[in-house]
Amino acid sequence: MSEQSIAPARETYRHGDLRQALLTAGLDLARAGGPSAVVLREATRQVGVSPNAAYRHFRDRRALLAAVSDAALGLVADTMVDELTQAAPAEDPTENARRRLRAVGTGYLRFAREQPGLFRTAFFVPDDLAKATEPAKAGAAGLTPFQILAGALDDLAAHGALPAVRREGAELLAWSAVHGLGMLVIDGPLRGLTDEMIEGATSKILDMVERGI
Amino acid sequence: MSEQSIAPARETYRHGDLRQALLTAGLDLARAGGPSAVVLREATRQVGVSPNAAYRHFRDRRALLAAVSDAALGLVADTMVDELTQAAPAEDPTENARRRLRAVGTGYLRFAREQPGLFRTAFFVPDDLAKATEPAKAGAAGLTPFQILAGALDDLAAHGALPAVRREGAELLAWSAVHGLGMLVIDGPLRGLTDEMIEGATSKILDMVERGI
DNA sequence: GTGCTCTTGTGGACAGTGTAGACATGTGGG
DNA sequence: CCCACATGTCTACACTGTCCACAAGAGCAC
Repeated sequence: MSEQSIAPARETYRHGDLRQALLTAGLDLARAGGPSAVVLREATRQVGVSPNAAYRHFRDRRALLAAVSDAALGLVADTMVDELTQAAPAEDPTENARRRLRAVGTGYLRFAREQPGLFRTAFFVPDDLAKATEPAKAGAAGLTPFQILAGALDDLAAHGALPAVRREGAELLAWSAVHGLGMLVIDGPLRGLTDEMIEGATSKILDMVERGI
Repeated sequence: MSEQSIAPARETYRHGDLRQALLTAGLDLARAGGPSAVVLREATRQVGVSPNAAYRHFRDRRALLAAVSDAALGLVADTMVDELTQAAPAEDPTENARRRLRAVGTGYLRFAREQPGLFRTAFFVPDDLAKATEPAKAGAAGLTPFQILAGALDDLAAHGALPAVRREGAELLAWSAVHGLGMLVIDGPLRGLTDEMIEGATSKILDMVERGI
């Protein structure tokens, strides 16, 4: 029954790793309520620290949110990698490459469906493409979502399933299609679709990408 | 040098059409700064009315934002229609239908590029698909963006350019691809692309949709 | 060890936000 | 003409982000 019901009062004056703790708290908030739920004061409250302490580690609320966003992107990458490792391998290497590309898209959209709050946060304050490969946005495997997608496309091209002419800019096409479905499903007009319907839509989208890329 | 520097003090006690005035102010705010810039107090300030007056016409800030969002969707529809009327007609009716579908996508993305704040607002608090055709979301022509897209696809199907099997759910595919590019370009990782690059990407995306639909 | 400095956390304060409740006003229907 | 009811106002509260001055203590030089 002390004053801090959420986080246990710490013994030391210093917190230890306040930056990481705030980031984790921010991720929890984002998971539950999306980017707008990443409230600086609430994060400090959960960590058991005064509001202003956050300013020693983040310039802004925006900076905190950006860090949370990067971390969320890393989780997207994790889900993509997870789906990749689960993809059933085919004998034909070309078919294999094709399946891997589908797995990439499937993972992306699975994350959107399972963690809508984090998904929205991941793409709320993103940097431009120039920073799409910086390590802060990578998952456990060390790769960012963009890098994973590019790798799958490279595979496809290496096996002759994607002519060189079409390889260029293919990221843009695949990414747009999948991302669009994700956004529309999560808090767009397509919200409210059942999981089954979403899976069906995912499959159709990936068909289109395969045909149209 | 009166107290209200923004809006001229009105003579009558009643405003006349406060709801519409707040909506217009909200649209201005959204245009300049996206959904988060739609601040209830600021809207009332611009209209020259006390903050709580808004609550006679909108239950919430969310309700105001939703109304602004609907209006923005109507503007999207207007841009799509505008692009449709500008589309060069072809002799071949099938080719014509194809061009019209492209015009729909081009208009959508032109709006995203020219009015990013409104575009983001239009898709920030949208209702689900069941309400995608309600009049509040329609443009001057009386059609919502969804209806315009569906019409273009119907055309395509009517001219035999789209087999019936593929017609079903085609909205989802076309919309996802175009919407995804819009989001990525506006405040996603693709932000920072020049107008030329965006136009090139638009064209490629529409190619993919045509091939992959 | 002693003492100093620099990082990290605290406390108080302020402007700004959304929103609830009680009150004022004047407009339109009887 | 008068009164009810819709519409706008005032006051107030909780909450947010953020600034400033201060405190605490960890770690270093000596």
